[in-house]
Amino acid sequence: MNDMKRIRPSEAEPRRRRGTVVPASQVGEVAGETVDLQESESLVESVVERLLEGLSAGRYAPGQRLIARDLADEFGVSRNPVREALHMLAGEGVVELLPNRGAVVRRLTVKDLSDLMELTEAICLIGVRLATGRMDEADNRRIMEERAEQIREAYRRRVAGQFVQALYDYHKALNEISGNGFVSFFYRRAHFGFFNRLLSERLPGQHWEEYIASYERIHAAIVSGNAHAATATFIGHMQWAITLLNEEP
Amino acid sequence: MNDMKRIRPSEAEPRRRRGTVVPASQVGEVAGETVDLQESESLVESVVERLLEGLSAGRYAPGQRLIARDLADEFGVSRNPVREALHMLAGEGVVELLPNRGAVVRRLTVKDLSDLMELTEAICLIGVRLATGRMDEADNRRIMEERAEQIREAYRRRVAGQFVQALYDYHKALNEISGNGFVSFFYRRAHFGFFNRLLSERLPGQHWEEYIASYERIHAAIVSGNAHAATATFIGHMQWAITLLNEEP
DNA sequence: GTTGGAATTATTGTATACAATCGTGGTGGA
DNA sequence: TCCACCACGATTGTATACAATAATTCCAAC
Repeated sequence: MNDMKRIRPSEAEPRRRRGTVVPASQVGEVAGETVDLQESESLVESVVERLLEGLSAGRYAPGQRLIARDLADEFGVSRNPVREALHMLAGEGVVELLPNRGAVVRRLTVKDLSDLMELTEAICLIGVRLATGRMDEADNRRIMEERAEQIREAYRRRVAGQFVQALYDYHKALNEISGNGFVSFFYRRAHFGFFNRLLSERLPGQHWEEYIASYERIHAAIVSGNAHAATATFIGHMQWAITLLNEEP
Repeated sequence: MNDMKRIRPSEAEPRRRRGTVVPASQVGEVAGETVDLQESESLVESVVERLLEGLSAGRYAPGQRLIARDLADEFGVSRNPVREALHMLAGEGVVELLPNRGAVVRRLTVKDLSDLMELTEAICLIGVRLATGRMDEADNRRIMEERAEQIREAYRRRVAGQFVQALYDYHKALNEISGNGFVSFFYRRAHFGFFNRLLSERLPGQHWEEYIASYERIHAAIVSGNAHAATATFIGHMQWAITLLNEEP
């Protein structure tokens, strides 16, 4: 399945682009080379992944237009899987599809981020509440200890992106443990994963100490199985973070 | 824009289908007629709409495989917009995309519905809390009174589908009023709209009286601007409804 | 200089074509 | 009778082709 034809008869010139995407090198891109896809992964999936990766890395900025042809050239595929990937991301709310105008990376205001935090709080709260009652099952406690260690590691390095990512992964694991499939499903969506990156431009900002202290308290309550303390601490933290978000310049 | 060419050279035989979809008549379907699309609506959008409509009407059952070619014939378009629509719905979580096996309508167990209710509670709670504080703005109170009347109307008729739909619309309006764009965005997604239909097969079940009474209390608290009463009543109701859902045969 | 509009280009939307893959049913042999 | 295996049909995945729409440029008129 790796050696599909992909004839591409004449084509050779990189097809001048108009100055929007300009994605800076990808892999080697040998002449006519296709995107090196994983075991039996469809092109659409790999395009989605690479788009998300590019979004996370900031190569595609919010508000930026995504030209299907350019992306197709960039990934070495035709426009078709690219369009399907864009529709998928549109379904997840990461990009907007303007009729006859193509796809645009969704733009977020601070108000949007604040709203998203409020929603995230509500969703993750379920995870915190349910998972706290399951710390004795399987190796759940160990899993969460490991995730907490990731948070501490990112804290020591003071890398906001890694920190926010570690927090995201922490709650992802928590939601998984919670047993509520929908919470897990929703939180895993590109949506939250992607927009958490935008969040890292504003959080924790200058408040590393308070942030890590909050999470140590939340984590302690969770692994000790104290659901009331866990939810209360978590709510308090999120409210503080939202305030922080809105106060920052 | 209504008279695009769409040459379709020979094609004439309806292309035998394999016995899965068989959607029962659509519009007239004049020979070679295309799906009659709204003002400047792309084919993908109209296909998404018609798929959702079919899902809501129960023409496509959970677990059912969706054959791109059959859908294309049904809607009078090519497979391409159909595939894009399916990817969009996959992004929204309504259908699953199996690699090399196509799309399947997502199947929901009672546990799934219960989990979804729990998530819905968390999301709508934000709407209830925020919107309650905005009843004096604009004509918000009138809007909610109208929505409440829709609920009462469906209650009088004892049509579960209409009832659940009216409840959905009530919260949709509430979330809109809340001012949290993400809550509104998430709740509006096909997801909730579609799966609410599955819910109507089990709720309100034999408990019309309690259900309407609960909502009268919630509604009264909301329009009176009493946020604490509104949220408390709403949480109580949802917990009861979730219990009910799990108890039913 | 600015404005209006036609020509041109860029880009999307849709359709068709074909290769790859999955499922199925038949056939031969133990 | 049952199982392995091959051939074939059905369906998806991907690419190319072309029409339709939006954006841009350029030129003339005021």
